Amino acid sequence: MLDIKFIRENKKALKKAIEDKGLKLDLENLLDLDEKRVEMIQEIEELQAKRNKINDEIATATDKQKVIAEGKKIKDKIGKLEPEYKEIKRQFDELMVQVPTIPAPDVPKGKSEDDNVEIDRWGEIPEFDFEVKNHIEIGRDLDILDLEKGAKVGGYRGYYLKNEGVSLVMATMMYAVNKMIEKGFGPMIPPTLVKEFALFGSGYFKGVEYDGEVDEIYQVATSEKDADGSTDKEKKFLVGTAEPSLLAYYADEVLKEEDLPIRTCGYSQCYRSEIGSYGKDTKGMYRVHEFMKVEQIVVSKADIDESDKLQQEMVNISREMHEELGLPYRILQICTGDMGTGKYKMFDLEAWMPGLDRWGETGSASNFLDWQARRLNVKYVDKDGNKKFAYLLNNTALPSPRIFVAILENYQQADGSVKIPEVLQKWMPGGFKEIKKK
RNA sequence: GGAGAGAUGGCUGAGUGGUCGAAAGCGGCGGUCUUGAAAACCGCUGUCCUUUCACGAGGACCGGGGGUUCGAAUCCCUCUCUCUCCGCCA
Repeated sequence: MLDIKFIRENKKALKKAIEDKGLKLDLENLLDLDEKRVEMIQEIEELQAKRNKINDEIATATDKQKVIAEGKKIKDKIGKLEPEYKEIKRQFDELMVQVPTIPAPDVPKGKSEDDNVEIDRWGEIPEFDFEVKNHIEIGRDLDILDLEKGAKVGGYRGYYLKNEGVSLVMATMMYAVNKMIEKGFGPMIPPTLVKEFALFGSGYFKGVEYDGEVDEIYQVATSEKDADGSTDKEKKFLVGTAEPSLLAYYADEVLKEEDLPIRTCGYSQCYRSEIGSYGKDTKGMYRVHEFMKVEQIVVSKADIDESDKLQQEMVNISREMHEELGLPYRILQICTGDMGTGKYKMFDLEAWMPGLDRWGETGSASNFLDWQARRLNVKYVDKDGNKKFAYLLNNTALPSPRIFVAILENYQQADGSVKIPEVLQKWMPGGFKEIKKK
């Protein structure tokens, strides 16, 4: 969400941003609604001012009946205007939340992921002198991953991790959390079952409300249903990442500039309906409905250069972890058409996955400027005592399934075993160094 | 799961239909006094929005939403959260 004043004054730049990001949003319609909205506010407030005056007079009035009759008239007038105002406000809000952040000047223009630009690469793509297996085969052969039973019990995209597979995944999570702590990020295990505002505020809903047809979030049915199946209880959702939970921690807060930037990280289970990706990555662990992940977020002061630096700082932590894990990676700068409405700048990190024979996304770092902070109402007081919306950023630390895929596929040996990256060995039971066939 | 109590400004807490944006105290800021400080005394001390070049004018907000009423912090409904007791339980 942006400031309506900013929208009024930056029509041209915003229209360009809407086009560059490939959004469908009629900005002129929004501005028309804004005009009408302000008109109606003025009309209603004028009536309210009259009403308030009458309320003050009534105690001393000689003819109380007359004053009351006058009050009734005003009430009727307001009553007629209000439904119209509410409807305009509703339409206005629905469009307001779709107004994008203007992308950074250095963001490549493009329509889809094909237009993302590789800006760096690390490590050698490994050569194998034996037939390379993918993680599905490796996992099955080593009895550490069972997709059949996963589908049987959990349904499509379900999986069981087993034996050393459990240890390996837990080790990556331990490694990631400890790395983040070492880098000064305060660790949290946040709620994964959250209220609507946390997801709306982070930008996970396209509109004002959850739309199951479009949004990739699971809504959880409450057990407190009325007889007809409806319920008045507040809606609850499962998060797809710790990001909304971590950001919403600061919702409605007024922070102090000297306390910024705030760096936190969260370990959580993540749930994704993958409603928009039917038929994509249908096999294996690459795209699943639930997984564990460590996520990093930063609350920054409202300064582009500072937030740019913080975004790079987070990307560098991701690089460091991939390098320590010995996973070849490349970094993509995401183009305008692939970066999401609220984002100012975005980088993806992709690890090489030899079994899949392609790069696979293992991290994504985004700077939203104040777009999320406005929705979540995260402010801070600057040194001059002015209140400002903070800038919010997030980045993956490590996503467990894709790192699992990358490790299995990069560290596979001719005899079918998989070596454990050295930095993870201390988290493995007994410090074992490889997963062998039984 | 059952029974009850509650949510008011930075904090404590008064207010149960009308000049209440809200008493009082604490805290904070400024001043008087003082060599300085403390104490005492005096004054100031919320957010958001509309409008105005500006001074200013106006509106909304007493956990969230809705309702009753000429008028709601106050009455009604509902949601959320907190507390107490009982029950059950990882």
